[in-house]
Amino acid sequence: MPEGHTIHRLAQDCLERFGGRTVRAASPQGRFTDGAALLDGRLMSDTDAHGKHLFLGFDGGFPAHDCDHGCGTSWVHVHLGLYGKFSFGTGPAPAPVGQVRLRLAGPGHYADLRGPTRCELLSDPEKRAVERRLGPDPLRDDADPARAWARVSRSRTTIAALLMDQKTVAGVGNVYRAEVLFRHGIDPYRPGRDLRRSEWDALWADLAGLMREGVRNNRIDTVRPRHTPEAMGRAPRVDDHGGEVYVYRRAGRACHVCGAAVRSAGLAARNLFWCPTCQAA
DNA sequence: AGCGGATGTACAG
DNA sequence: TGTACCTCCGCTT
Repeated sequence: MPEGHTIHRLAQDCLERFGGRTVRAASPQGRFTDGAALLDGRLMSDTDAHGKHLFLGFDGGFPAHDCDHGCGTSWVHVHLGLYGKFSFGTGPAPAPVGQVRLRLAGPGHYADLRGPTRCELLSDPEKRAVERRLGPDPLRDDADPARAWARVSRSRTTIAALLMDQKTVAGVGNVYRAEVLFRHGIDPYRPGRDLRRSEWDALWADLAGLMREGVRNNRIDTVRPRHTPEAMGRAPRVDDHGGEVYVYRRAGRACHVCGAAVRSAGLAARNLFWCPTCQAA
């Protein structure tokens, strides 16, 4: 499930459960044993999310690191990748099931992290270095969409590829990309520099709204009332990923708006979905 | 039971 | 551009 909305939701969920509390940490799987040992028994002071990167902050630095203060905050940097997952439980933590990279346990709650592409300990400056490599995140209040526009408007790369490029926009994944381009009737193959400023501003604003709703609901829904399947006289449909969408993973089926067959094609090692009529070149 | 694909990234060549 | 990573789940047998 991990696009940016999932990560921001996890930052909230972890802070609610563990923030301001002393936390036990372990790596039952054994692949984060050293990191977990350094965190074990420390206070979770803060959490942060930037694009698809999750940061869990613990009071105090850690030894043998190039943090010049020797104090401050230690961050667990988590990237879920394609199939990483957090699961939460209440009460005392039961024996771990399967491959648990990191287990956190506080009073009343525990969390298990499985299958992340990254789980590592970072100092404060190292965290900032990760964030510096990311473009603006529509879910962050400090995001500057003009920074993204500066890249988009200069690029011959397709808008579909640019939306997935985390240096350009942070947090957008394959579902939001397909859906937001559909909602704005934009041909995914248009080069970034062919977009008008007004089109970019509308895309950004829409992404921010959709992704905030995604954080609230913990799933991606993009179908708006004006275009609901109900309004089209069809049965409402929840897609396999758990949300209601127009085109994502609907190749060959009828577009909810015009009825044309939704198309799909590979683009930058991912499957792109779009309606050839609603998003004509 | 086994296969293949998935909301992602990084590295090799 | 391809492939590895590494976990789960739905689909096929």
